[in-house]
Amino acid sequence: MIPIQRPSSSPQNFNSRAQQQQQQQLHHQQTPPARDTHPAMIISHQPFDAISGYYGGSQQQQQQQQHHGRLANPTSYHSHQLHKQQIHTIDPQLLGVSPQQHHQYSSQPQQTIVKQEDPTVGALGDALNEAYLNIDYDIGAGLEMGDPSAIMHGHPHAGAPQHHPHHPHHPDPASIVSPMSNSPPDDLDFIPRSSTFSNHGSGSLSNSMHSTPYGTPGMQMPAHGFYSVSMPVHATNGFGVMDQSKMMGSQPSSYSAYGGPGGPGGAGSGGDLDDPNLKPMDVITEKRRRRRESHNAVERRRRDNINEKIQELATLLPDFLPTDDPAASTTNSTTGGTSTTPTAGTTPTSSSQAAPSSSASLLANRPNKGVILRRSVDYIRQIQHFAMLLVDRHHELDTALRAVLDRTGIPEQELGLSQPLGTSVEMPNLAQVQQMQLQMQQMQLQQQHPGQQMGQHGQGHGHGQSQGQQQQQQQGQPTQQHFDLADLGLADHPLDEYENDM
Amino acid sequence: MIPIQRPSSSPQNFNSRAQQQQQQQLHHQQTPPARDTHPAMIISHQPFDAISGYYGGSQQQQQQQQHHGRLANPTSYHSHQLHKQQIHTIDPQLLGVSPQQHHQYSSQPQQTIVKQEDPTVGALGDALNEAYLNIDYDIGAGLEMGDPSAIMHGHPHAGAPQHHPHHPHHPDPASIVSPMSNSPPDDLDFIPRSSTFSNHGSGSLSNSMHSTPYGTPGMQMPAHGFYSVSMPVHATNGFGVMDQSKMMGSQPSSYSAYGGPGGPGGAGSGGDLDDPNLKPMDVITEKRRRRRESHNAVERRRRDNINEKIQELATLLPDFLPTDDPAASTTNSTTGGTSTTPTAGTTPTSSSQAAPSSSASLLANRPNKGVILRRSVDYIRQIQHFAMLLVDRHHELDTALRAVLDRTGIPEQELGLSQPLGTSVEMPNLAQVQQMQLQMQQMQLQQQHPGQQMGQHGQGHGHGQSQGQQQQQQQGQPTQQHFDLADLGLADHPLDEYENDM
DNA sequence: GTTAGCACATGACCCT
DNA sequence: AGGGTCATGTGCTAAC
Repeated sequence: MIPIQRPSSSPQNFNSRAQQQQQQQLHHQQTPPARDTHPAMIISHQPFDAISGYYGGSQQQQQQQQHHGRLANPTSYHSHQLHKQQIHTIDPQLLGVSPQQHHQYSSQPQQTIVKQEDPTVGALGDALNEAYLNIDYDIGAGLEMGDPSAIMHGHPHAGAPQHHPHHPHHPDPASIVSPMSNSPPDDLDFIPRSSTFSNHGSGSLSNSMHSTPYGTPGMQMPAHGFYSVSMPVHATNGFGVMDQSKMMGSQPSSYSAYGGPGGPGGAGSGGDLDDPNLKPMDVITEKRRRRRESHNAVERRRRDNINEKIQELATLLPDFLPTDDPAASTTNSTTGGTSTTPTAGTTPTSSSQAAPSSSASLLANRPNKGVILRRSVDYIRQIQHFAMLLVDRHHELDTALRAVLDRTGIPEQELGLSQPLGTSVEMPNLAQVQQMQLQMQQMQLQQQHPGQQMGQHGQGHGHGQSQGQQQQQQQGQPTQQHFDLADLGLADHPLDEYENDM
Repeated sequence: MIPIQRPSSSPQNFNSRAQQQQQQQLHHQQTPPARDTHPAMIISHQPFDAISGYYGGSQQQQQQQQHHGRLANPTSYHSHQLHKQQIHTIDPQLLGVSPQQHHQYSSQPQQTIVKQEDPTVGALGDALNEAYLNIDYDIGAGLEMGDPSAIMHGHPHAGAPQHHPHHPHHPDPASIVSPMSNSPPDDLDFIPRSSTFSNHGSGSLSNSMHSTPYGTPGMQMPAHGFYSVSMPVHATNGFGVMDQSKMMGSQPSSYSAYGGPGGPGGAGSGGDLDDPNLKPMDVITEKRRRRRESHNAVERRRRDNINEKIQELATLLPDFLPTDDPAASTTNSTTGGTSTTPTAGTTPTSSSQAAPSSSASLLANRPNKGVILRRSVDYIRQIQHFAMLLVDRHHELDTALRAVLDRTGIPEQELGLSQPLGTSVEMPNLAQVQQMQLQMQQMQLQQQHPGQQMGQHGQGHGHGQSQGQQQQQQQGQPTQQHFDLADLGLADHPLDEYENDM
């Protein structure tokens, strides 16, 4: 009802703080509509929910907040813009949809689809080491079930969005909030993301997390939920929506701006813009304003997209884990991080930092962009290295085995290998990975409640079966198979999509 | 000497456009002081020069520009700020140093060290597939030396930074370049970054780059050079400096702001700030201004850091390559990218996009942040998946081999394995990877000119020797070895450094 | 014209 | 206060 100021397509703010803000607001407001109240539920699932929990809190999903919307003190230009901007990105209609999250994964245009991971990948970390330990193939199974709470390292409020500790601080957002978040109670459990993945659905997944505490980096979806949430919005226009609550109603003029003033805006473009009662001069002004708004929308979309990606990256990193027991592992990598000096690795100097002083750090786990990126860089290097080692070892074993077979005369068939000796494991194509993940996902969905065991186990975890099947399955599409560089990933998406992707 | 206005710690703008701005501006101004005029020099080196070349143009390195400094049309707040901002981040002294790049890698505090990759890692991609083909161990060698064009999909200009195809478009860069970059001619080749790595130094490095066109994602340093360059600035304070061209003279007051008004700013903090001749009221104003400036500096630093990381990510991705021969590989992954629909992979619909129409795309290869991030996400998923497959296969082979040995009674020793059967390959610690990379790097440096062959070959490429050595070498520090989760990388840097890293 | 990219400055907020 | 992070809006620039 209230003319909320700024819908701000870019959803929730990036990190917990943002959330806090939101939450606080909500909190203060009392969040009249009342959320679902099943915070735990949500969170628990996704592998990385844990993470997200860290980041901010569970709730998030819906809020979106606009930050500016209710700026405390709109100084400079901010103030004037307030009324102007409004909707920006989304078209009003969608609002009702509670566009919110869906996890916004679909950075791409309309599709909305894809993107989520599959446990397989996530499990990698664990798989890697564990493979030998014993679990290996059943990793997936183990994961499934556990109790979410147990898993997370604890941070209590992860699951419960509502009471959020963070000190409220601002006035009472209440007035503001209610409208924006999601007026209708239904929204509460924020609809699962747009398409496929809905692992967070009930709670089954969360368990999986548990078993493989930090092991399951693979699952990505979750994080977004809270953290960066933004909203791809992107091309379609459909997306951004989200926080319907926003509000609307406020000034009519600005709205259409986003949709696409000039071009293919689709629905809203023309809107009630410049015609009504403008002075001649105003026209020009009007134009400017429109342009500006449009640009803002675009810019916001871009930003959101970037943030989303960063968040997604965080999701893939094994690093971000609850870390309840601080002392343990940490040690070296702490301060150094990516660019530190080489010595950093060896010297455990900053161990103390790990579990930073007060409780603050504990709760404040949510990594900031810089950290995420840094970690991503490190992780990629690490895993590249790791893969290299594996390739070498693989080659070594392959060769040795071949030699032994030759020497003993034992036929290769007797080994029952999923792939003949001499076969190289190739870097899967992106498409392959995606598809696989998709499959995984779907399987999970289907089997979701049935129980934990069967769910991911047999085929579920995917990689359980050795590469044989998977590989072969996917290979169909890409065209090239085993040995070419293209598969390396290098050739994969070489030059295209500089522009189109976003 | 000149009071330069805005050093803008964050170096060159992210992409070419930014540069263009700078250039243009300068151009317009005529950049009286006259720049160095040796734009080409600088650019050529770095591994990613190619990329950077893409990004924007070669010159860059030195310019830095301030963007705002001489804003075309300082509308709203911009205008007033112009005179205020000025220095911000850096202290004047450093200017002379040509703080510029150094690649700013050291996101961390002073250290400045580390961070670059080693070919090993970079080669991974190739290694992966190629391993079996035949090269396998000598992959490194193959990559290193070979003619880049052969391997890569072609893209010719990768190696040659100088002439940069990018359509000039702007006025003539030459004029612009000189002044800002580094007044003294010497600076031209911008001093190597603070410490260790100095690949861009003269040009030697460039060659290496050249040989391994895109194959060497590993080398990171380079990219920064142009692209995001920003400048960590960070703790030390030293860095940011950059574009002196700015201009000058304007108000003295603002300068000190950045260094660190309050705290441990080091050199400049106190500066010529508020005392001189201010009205009582002004004081308060002054204070505000200072804070603002300080804040701006901080913010810029943050931004730069993030950009740097993103750039670094790009460096690690196999995707970004010159791509001269567009048609070739591309196909599927093009549009789809990360979040596209699953179908994307299969449907080569957008193949045309790959080598986008006109020359623009060709030259415009420089990926934008969104793309980089998206690709990073994809790549991580891909490689995680890949690693998983490898682990599985490894396990399979290991088991099979063990079975065969048991059956035949052949002693394991006869195989001459670098590691006993049953040994798992673990995810290297970050520290390990870093250290290894460092070693690699050093070796390369030493052997640099000798020739290509020897350079990386023997030990150079690192992974050539099988994992045996490497693994063992590094293991010393971390403490835990083979089977624990920690090594997974997951446990690696668990909770610490949320705050400290930046 | 439109859409997009980037850097920037700024205000809000957080944590010392 | 001071440093930090974030989101936002803005101007500038290039590509369609």
